[in-house]
Amino acid sequence: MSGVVPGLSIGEVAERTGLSVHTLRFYEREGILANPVRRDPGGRRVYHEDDVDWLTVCVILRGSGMPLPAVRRYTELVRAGGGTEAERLALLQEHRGRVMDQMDQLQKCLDLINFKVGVYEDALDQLAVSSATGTDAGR
Amino acid sequence: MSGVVPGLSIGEVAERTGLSVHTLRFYEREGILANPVRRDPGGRRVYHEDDVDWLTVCVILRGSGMPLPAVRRYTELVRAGGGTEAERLALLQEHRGRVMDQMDQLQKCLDLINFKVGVYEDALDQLAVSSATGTDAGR
DNA sequence: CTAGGAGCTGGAGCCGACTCCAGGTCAACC
DNA sequence: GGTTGACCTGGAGTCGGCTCCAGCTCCTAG
Repeated sequence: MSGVVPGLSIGEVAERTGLSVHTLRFYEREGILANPVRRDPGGRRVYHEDDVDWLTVCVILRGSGMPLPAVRRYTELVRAGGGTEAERLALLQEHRGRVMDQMDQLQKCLDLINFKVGVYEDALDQLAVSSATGTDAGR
Repeated sequence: MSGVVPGLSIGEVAERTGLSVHTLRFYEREGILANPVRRDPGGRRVYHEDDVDWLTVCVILRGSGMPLPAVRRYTELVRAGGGTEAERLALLQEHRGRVMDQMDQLQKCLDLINFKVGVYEDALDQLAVSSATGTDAGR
């Protein structure tokens, strides 16, 4: 009594995870769901909070560039339960490496951009000044 | 006298930039070169140090997820020369936003991974300990 | 009872960014 | 002068990751 968990429609899950319904069905086909989706009597998917939680993790992993096959593999291991911790750990550590590489790359890019932004800002200031002093007045 | 700049083949440029020769030709078609590539009498591309420098910048921008059309636009502005600084600045600032968003995302992912790695390491330690004490001996 | 909206399926389509192919040219060395 | 090996071209193919389509079934509200 009162312990009846509601169950979520695909549309609600889409809204909560930020994925489209298309993508949710696609992920399901791809095996990116910790447990099989149940269906209501009409054949519609019924999701639960755990699914949303898991998908949220997947969104984060995908957002950091983990390829779908890796996400699938990780999902399989989680589904398989105990005894797979070592491989899960390895998978995550490998991805951590990729993430850190990306951060380095982004940092390098940020440095470049900041440098160039400085250059352009100076150039524009210069223009503003010279036109104000008449050095280059009216062109 | 000694000021004769050698000129680089597409293969050499590929090696220096880390791009493939395919990609170099592709980028050229896409208008991602600050100045038009010259050709030797045999019709082969002759690159110079500036080209390598520019391509290096492009590699960094692409590596941080700037879409090719944006790189092309930036290239066009550089080619057009003076008077385009404001737009170049805008382009770079927009991209800086994207880069910073990505870093946030990666950081979130890193936090998640670090948390989970911790969990799995503990789980594995636990296994090691219990098997050593015989709590779960032989399995 | 009917109109609308959300869901269902299998399969096709799309997009960005390469990547490769076939068939040919050219320069250099043996 | 023949054989490599790097280069050339236009166009086709690939890959990852969605995204959409057609044609159907439900459920609910009016």
